[in-house]
Amino acid sequence: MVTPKDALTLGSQERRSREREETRRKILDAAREMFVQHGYEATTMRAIAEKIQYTPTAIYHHFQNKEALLTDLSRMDFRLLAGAFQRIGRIEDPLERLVRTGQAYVEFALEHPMQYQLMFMTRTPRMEGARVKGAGGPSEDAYAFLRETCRAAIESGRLRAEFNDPDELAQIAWSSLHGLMALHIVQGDHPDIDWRDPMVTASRMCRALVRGLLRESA
Amino acid sequence: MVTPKDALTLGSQERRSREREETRRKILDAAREMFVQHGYEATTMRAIAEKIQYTPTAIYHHFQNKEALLTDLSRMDFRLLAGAFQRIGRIEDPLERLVRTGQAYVEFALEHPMQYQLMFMTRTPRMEGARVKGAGGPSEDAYAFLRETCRAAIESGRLRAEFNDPDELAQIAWSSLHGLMALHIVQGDHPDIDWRDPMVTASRMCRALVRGLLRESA
DNA sequence: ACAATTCACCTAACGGCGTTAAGTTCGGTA
DNA sequence: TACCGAACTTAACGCCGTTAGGTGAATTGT
Repeated sequence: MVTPKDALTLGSQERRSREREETRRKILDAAREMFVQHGYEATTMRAIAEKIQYTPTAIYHHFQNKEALLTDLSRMDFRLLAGAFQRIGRIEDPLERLVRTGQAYVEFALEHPMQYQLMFMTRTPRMEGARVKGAGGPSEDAYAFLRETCRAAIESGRLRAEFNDPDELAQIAWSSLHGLMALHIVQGDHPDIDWRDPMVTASRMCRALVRGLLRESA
Repeated sequence: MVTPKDALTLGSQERRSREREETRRKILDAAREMFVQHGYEATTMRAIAEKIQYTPTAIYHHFQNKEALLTDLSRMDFRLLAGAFQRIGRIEDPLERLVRTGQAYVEFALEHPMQYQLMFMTRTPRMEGARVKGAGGPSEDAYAFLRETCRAAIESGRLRAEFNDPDELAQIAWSSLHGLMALHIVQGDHPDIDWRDPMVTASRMCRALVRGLLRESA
């Protein structure tokens, strides 16, 4: 039975936890914006705190340290990417699914270059408790999704015999696209390199790669 | 005419400049070792100085700042890589040369992963005076070398018509290998990914890519 | 009703960073 | 012998991430 007092108590507890959650979100939002704009190293805890009108120490009541901000944001980004992949997961033909996955990957990287950098281009000390993989199976693990698609592609029998290892194939596919995005992010403004449009280059590279994977008979 | 006094003067000047050069080299050696071992950010000027038994400020008499150490080291590494490429430059067949260049690139990355990281995986503010390209033409500029090989491959007429842009082709080739090396360096210890031997993966990827680039008739 | 407790947040500070201003030392020059 | 320049040092500045130790208001227990 819920007495008025109980209701009040529960209500205030709920309010406190809601306020706490909101502060937490404010910190994450500010951190995300500044990480994306100026990079992780160049963003200071003091600057994040000032942006949301708290003292730097307040952040430490919600996150263990600066790196925890980054891993939290990364986890959200991984979910975003996994979501995009999941929407593609319905496509039946594994080879078409593979290509479309690559396309979604490139789009993600182009739309969120800084997030991409945090996710795939910085050595993050492996998070102790929460492994990315565990939570929700392949639908939440982008690599597992890619690997599964590669496995299906191999099983379809349309690939050359030498490409019979899902992991190797996944790593080939991932690497080629990652390389393009990583170089664009880091060296995109290099004066000595005439960069071509990455979306076009990616699709052309994809085409060549897939053709090279297929049996002659196909 | 060289009097004894002149000889002495020139000798002492020479000695001074030699000693200066040696101190400079000692600083660079220490910096290289620590950058390679612990990474750029984790290496402090104080630690570098202590290693060679100088005070931190001494370094600033030889280099403008910490970043200048890195760009100097990077320039040496680029020369090393360009040297490896030059030895391959003699191979006549442009397609074979392309594949061998890729192999040399992968070997370089595997042998000097940290240098590789400094060269291709960190956004270095473009060095103001000394552009990498200028010094010595294609023989010293790795990208120019790759581009030239791609141009020759296109001109050989053995590639599909859609691959007619040396820059795009160079970027495809570079990206695919860079992606593999970059992922290995940054995510090589990821517990959820069964990494395959990068040398094998690279060569298999290369084979697929080249086959996809070639005309059917070939 | 009022004391006790909790907890979000703050003030002040620590040790370490890259970097710099202002010497000091010393061989070479005149 | 007096001077100069250059290599190097001492001491410090203003940052950084992080922490110890409050403060004060809201919640809880009696």
